[in-house]
Amino acid sequence: MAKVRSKDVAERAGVSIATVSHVVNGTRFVSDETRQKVLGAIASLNYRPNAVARGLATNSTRKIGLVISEISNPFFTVAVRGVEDEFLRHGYNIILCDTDEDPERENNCLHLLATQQIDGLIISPTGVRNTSLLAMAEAGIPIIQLDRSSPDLAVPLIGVNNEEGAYQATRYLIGLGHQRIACLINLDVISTQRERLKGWERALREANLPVSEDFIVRADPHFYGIQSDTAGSLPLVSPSTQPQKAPSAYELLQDILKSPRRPSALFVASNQLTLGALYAFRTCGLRCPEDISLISFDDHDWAPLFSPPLTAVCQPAYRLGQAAAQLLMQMINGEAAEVPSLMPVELIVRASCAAPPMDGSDKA
Amino acid sequence: MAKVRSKDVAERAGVSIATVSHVVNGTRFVSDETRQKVLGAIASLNYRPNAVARGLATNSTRKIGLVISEISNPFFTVAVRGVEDEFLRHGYNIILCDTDEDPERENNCLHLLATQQIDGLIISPTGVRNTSLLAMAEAGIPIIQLDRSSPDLAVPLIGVNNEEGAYQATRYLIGLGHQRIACLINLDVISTQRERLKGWERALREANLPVSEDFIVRADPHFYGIQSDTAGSLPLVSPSTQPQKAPSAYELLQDILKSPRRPSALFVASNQLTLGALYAFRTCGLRCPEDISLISFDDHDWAPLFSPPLTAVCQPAYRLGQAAAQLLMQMINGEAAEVPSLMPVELIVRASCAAPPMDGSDKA
DNA sequence: CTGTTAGCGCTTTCAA
DNA sequence: TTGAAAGCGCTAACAG
Repeated sequence: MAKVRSKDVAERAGVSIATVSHVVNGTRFVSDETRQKVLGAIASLNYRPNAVARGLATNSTRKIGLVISEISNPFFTVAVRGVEDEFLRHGYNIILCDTDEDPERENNCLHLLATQQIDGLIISPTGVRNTSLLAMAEAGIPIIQLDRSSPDLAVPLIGVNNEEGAYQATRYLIGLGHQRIACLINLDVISTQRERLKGWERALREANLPVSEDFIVRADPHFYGIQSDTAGSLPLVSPSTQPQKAPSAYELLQDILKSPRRPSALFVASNQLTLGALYAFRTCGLRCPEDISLISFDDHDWAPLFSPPLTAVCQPAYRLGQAAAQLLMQMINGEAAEVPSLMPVELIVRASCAAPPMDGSDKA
Repeated sequence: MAKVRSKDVAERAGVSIATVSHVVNGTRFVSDETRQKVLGAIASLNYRPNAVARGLATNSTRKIGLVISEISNPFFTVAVRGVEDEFLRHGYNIILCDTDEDPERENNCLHLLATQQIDGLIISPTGVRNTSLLAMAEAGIPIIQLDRSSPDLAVPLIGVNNEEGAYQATRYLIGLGHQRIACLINLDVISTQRERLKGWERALREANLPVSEDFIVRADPHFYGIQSDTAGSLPLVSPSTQPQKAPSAYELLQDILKSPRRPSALFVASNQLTLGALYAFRTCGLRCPEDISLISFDDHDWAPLFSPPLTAVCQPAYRLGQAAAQLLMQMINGEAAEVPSLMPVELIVRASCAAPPMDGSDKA
């Protein structure tokens, strides 16, 4: 870089560097005449202020950290856009980090970010108590939790009412006549997964249906379990180097779907598990929705065109990201901000749910 | 932040700040005794070096810019992970920017990044000549082009052989007996789109099939055109505020698909257009592959489970991101690096292509 | 209305 | 084996 400093601009314009700084930032009155000279010098030298130096001087970097679990999760993918679009308007940059649901990796990212003097942080925490995170909050860095919450972290959360969404989904299934409804979730440390499980339970209890551990399937969020027949294609398992912690949804569903007392409906509590479930249906020879109904939390862009079109509980992912960004911006600016309440979800009925099969297999 | 500076550590340990700096960075010999004192002070004060100050002093921020077109494009989503995983290992942070294929937005991002003193840049340029970008290259900032190239920008490109991939896809269709093969592409400024178009043309010419402008459909990359019947669901159109530039693939395909001399096969040159094409098939009452075959460039994770499972040309997206990161890292470190050649693509045959219908509509 | 100057927290010669 | 001190480029009192 042919480094051009404010000093160079000052010399060229025949003014002091203070004046240069002030016209760049509009931070005090400068006569029109000198302003023009400075502007001219800036243009002819192609001067770009050094944000690092500015950051040192002002203790504000105009950068925020955005820590999510996995960018290839379509929910986060669009939430990230909500955050980014909002901050771009304010001239902020975002530093992106994926945790892969790995507390250690989360910690690495947070360490790096702590060092980088970010002005604020938006995080979808892994759910494992994190002292770096707590320390940052303690240190007064503005932080927002997006989608889910971290233990002991007393900062605003932008998310939806997961318990209610899961409850509605399960109610819908019950209304269709289902009595054997399984729940497919991923990691228990994730607050949204626990909440969705609760909603499922509440609906079952309310309908006097048994809540059996056998119908709760806990799968690894990273793996669809579809790799074998698609070798060479886009990674259908996570490309990360992270070791698999639990069996995939596909593997776990084999047993339960082949059992004579199999569920007549499946509530999928995480969008990362939907493909695995669908694949398991296929290999077990189950037609959806004739043999088994499926409803999932979170939508996919291909869901309306799938066979069958998938019924789902949808979250306003873009608006969540946007809201998180707006709230963080207010906190950074020291403005009083009221923490918004949880956003509503919406049940989108398509065609993956039907009445249970009438072969008697649905007797509870 | 209860700011702890190296000065504080120095005082606590009874050494100079120079020594603190050297034990933190391992940049000159320090006796074991003093090192222990310093390390102890660091731990007890919970000292974190200020990366901004370090950046000012060393003129290296350990941050790189990653400018892509759209994070919700699954190709970029996994390429980004490749870049990120690689840089995380080296303690680098990445600043993410989406251009939305909008040259103006691209320019904004680049301006911001130029200011941020990034150590390097990985970019999937919009394809419109960009003077900020050229200036950065001129200034000696290490830059890699990912996936596609920008006019006049003489920096390494990490990507695949698009012309060849498109050629193979079209050959495959021709081998099946198709003679009326349409090509669906998006923006012409995108180098990969032009290359894929060329590959399609080459295959047709080689088979002595006519290359007609009528069979080239140019659609807007942002819009699937499926919004109407999925109101309230996940955004099936881009959530961005960017105005639509061209009609969606869905809209444009209506005419051509309803024509009596409609194509018997469609080569989709961009993954963002696949859903729109599929939707158009449905509303036009065309079965795939019985009435019309479809092959797309880039795979989707749901493609193997779709009805029909989608045949596609696959790119090693993760490895592309990783390779770009590795090459950039070498450039940053001033190591001699040979620019790798284009990576190969792979044709994954599933079930969305078949022989053309025998009703005579395929006579060229 | 504008200039001087003392930092911001760190790295890095140079000297000891 | 370690310290002193001069910057890195910018902002923001303070002074005029």
